[in-house]
Parts: sequence; structure tokens; C-alpha cells
Amino acid sequence: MVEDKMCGHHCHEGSKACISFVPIFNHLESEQMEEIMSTVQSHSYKKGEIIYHAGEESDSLYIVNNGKIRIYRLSEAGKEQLVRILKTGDFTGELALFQNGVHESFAEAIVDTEVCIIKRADLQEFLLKYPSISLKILSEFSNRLEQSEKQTTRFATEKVETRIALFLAECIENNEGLTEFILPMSRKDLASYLGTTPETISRRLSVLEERGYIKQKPQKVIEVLDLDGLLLI
Amino acid sequence: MVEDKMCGHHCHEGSKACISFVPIFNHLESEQMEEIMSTVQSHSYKKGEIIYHAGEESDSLYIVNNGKIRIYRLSEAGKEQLVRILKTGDFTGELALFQNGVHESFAEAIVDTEVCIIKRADLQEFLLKYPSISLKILSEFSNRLEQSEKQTTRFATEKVETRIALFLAECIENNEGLTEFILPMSRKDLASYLGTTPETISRRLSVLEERGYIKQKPQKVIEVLDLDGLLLI
DNA sequence: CGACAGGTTGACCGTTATCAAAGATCGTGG
DNA sequence: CCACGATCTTTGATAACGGTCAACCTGTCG
Repeated sequence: MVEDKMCGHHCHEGSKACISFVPIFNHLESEQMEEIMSTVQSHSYKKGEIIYHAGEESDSLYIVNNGKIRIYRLSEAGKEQLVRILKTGDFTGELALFQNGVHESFAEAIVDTEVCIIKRADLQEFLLKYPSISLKILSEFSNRLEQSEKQTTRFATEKVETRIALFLAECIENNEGLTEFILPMSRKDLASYLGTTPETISRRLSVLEERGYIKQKPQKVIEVLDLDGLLLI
Repeated sequence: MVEDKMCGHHCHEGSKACISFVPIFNHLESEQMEEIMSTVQSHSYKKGEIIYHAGEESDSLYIVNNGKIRIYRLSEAGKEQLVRILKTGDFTGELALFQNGVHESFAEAIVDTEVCIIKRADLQEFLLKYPSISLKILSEFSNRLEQSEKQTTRFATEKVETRIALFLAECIENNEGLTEFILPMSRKDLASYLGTTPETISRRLSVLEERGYIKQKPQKVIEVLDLDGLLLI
């Protein structure tokens, strides 16, 4: 894993050093980095622990130092949807920071996880002092907004089979030419992420395999045999 | 309409004045406003005209001076989804500004519409010069992101009937105690927005009416008789 | 007044959710 | 290191939800 390489040297000595890898901050001078790092707190969560939950007041930005975090929401009717999975270098909690200060989603550590925490007041100070950070965050927000709207459109217009196919295609496209990839989550979580059920995931993957688009291998590995075919479904 | 009142005095004299009502800018000193307004261009579109389309390069922020704009996306399979409708004071084009510079959605004038245009270079200059604008935009982005993720979760977890009910409930809640409201779009557009078909919209509204939750009146008016009931569907 | 887009209604069928049960996998503690 | 239980996954049978197609209605605008 790339993260291990990136983080291996620094995190275990002083975990705060890791924020220097976060895209939002990685363009800063080292004095500015020092200044920011001096305000950062670090916190560990055990596997399964809830980092924050919807409805909770918040004034912190969480940056994943190492580990994995599941971000999910509950619908009005109480059904769970997986929104995204954070890995090293990703951040969350930002919505509450600039908005009404209340979390709308849940964050749960999937494995033992270490995060860096920046308080709202500190961050706002930095943003006003070093406006270039704002531009980075704006870019990141744009990205997320684009992703989210694309996802919404897929839900609105594509049937489940197509959503699965597009998801697989995206996985393989983020994989530099390889024809295999490891599913980034369980089939149950994938169902939640794609707005369907584990049964349907299982069935549709089988169908895609029968038709020769993919091959399911052990250990969540999927080989894509016909990417173009997938995209035409 | 409130917008008419807000804009009526200013827009017809000098359309640029309208950006002073935009939430992003309305906290600025008047000198700063002057500075920004001096870089703003104004442009008119006839009903039905396309303001920008997906795939087009872009380096402009569009602020609606008066009129209405339909923002929609096409899915991979070519199906259309209505993303939002902009009214006076709303803005669009921001994603391309901070991201890769290419529009992902389409913008079409629903009625004759006048927009103010700010170029990327000008905006970035202002953002670096007056960092508080960034905070405003970040807040607006947070808002949109929150809306979009909520919408995604609804698509992922709720059936069409529930999505319609929640939509009606939101309309009435943004309406300060009134029990009636005017549907902000045609049923065809509403279907596209909610990821369903006009036929289903028509049928479900009839069912909601039969059951006594709502009453459909002429001119796109809907009276909500049982808001609590709607929210329990 | 006529044309045309939008809206409604009906019949039908495909996709996917649901429920149930069996099978595989993973993590844990002995 | 193995065995156990819990959880995830698969498979099957069934039914409901909603999409599609077609026909008809309605209002809106030139």
C-alpha cells in the first residue's frame, strides 16, 4: 500500500507529521505547517468505535492518520446508506465546520484508527491568514460535490445492474492498467453504498460473470475481462 | 414573489447591482463591492437557450440576476436528471472553477434570464485578497454537499412514494405555516428530479390525495392536509 | 380555434426487494 | 492452531413496485 510507505516513517514517531501529506496542506511552507501542527490534536479509536454521530454538535475537522473510517447516513425512515470510506490522508467533519455545526452522518472506525483533529477556530484563523488553503479546500469540495451529484444522477436514472457495472468499471479505471482489483468493501457494504441489497449484489455479480464480463476470485478480488462491455450495460 | 421585490428596484437600472444581494458577497464593504462589480459582465439568455453544456470548458461563475435556470445532468446511459432550478440570486458554474474547468452539467434558461458573469481569474484574485469570501463560498458548498448527499441517501434507501412525500413536505416546510404551495416545476421535471416517470408522479399524487394527505388544485397548487401523515409514509 | 406539449389512466411486464434457509468466511478464545 | 459462533454470502421462491407503451384528456399559446 502506498499509504504505508508514505506514513511509515513519520506517523509512528509523531503522528501529527502526517497532515503534511494531506492535499489541503501539502503546498504550505514548513513554518506554516509547524504553526498548524502545533494546534492539532491526535486521537485513537478502536475498531468499531463511533467517532461522531448524526445530530452531535461539532467543531472539528478529522484527518485520518492511519486506519479506515466508514461514513454513513440514516434516511428519514431509518435505513442506513454507506456514503464513503476514508483511508489515510482523507478528512471528514468539514460539513459541520462551515455549516450549522451539527453532523448529518455517522463516522465509525472500521479498524483501529488514528486521527488528527483541528478545531474550527484554529482552522478559520488559518484560512483567513493563508487564503491559499481555502482554495485547496474549495477544490476538494468541488470534487466531492461533483462526485455526489454524479452518484445522485446514477441513482435517479440507472437500474441496479448498471450501477454495479459502473462501480466495477470505476474501480478498475483507478487501477492503472491492471485487470484485477480488490473490492474496497464487503458485499453488504457495497449493497448499502449502491442502494440495493446483498442478495441483488450477489446475483448480479454472478450474472456478469456468466456473461463473461468479470471473474470473481477469492479474497474480494475481481478480474474485469471486458471493460467496454461493462460500460455498455 | 420575494425575488421580484428584491430585484425590482435595482436590476432594471444597472443589472450588476444585483450581485450585492448574493449571499456570498453581501457582507462586503461597498468599496470591495465596487471592485468586484467592475469586473462583472452581464449577459441575457432567451427562454430555452443553453447557457453551458457538459463537456464545455469553463472559467466563469454565473449569478442569476433575474429569471430561472434549469440545471440537469445526463447519465452515462444518456438519461436526463434535473439537478436543481436556480432563481434570482443563485449561482452556478462553480464546480468547473475550482476543479478541472469542464462543466459536468447543462444549464438552460427556463424563461428569459439575465446573468452576471465573473471570470475565474478575477474571482481567485478576490478570494486571495478578501479571504472572508472563501468562507462564504465554503459554507455554500457545504450546504450543497449536504443537500446532495441527503438526496443520494433518499434515492438509495426510499421508494418513489416516500421520495415524493418528502419532497412535498419540504416544499410546505419552506413555506412558513401556509398549507398550500405552488409546485416549483412541471410534473415532468419533478419526475426527472425525483428519479421517476411522469406517470408514476401522477399516480402517486392521486393516491396521496385519495388517502387524504393532500389536495391537488389547479395551477400547480397543492394543499397539504396532513403533514405528519406525509412524513410517516 | 387548432396544435402541441404536458398530464392522466389503463394494461402489462421486468427488475429488484423480501423472506427463508443453507453455505462460506472471519475473528476469537480456548 | 483449531474449533466455534457470528456474520457475511449465496441461492431459491415469491410478490410488489415502478417502468413502459398506448390511448386519451387538458390546458396553453400562437
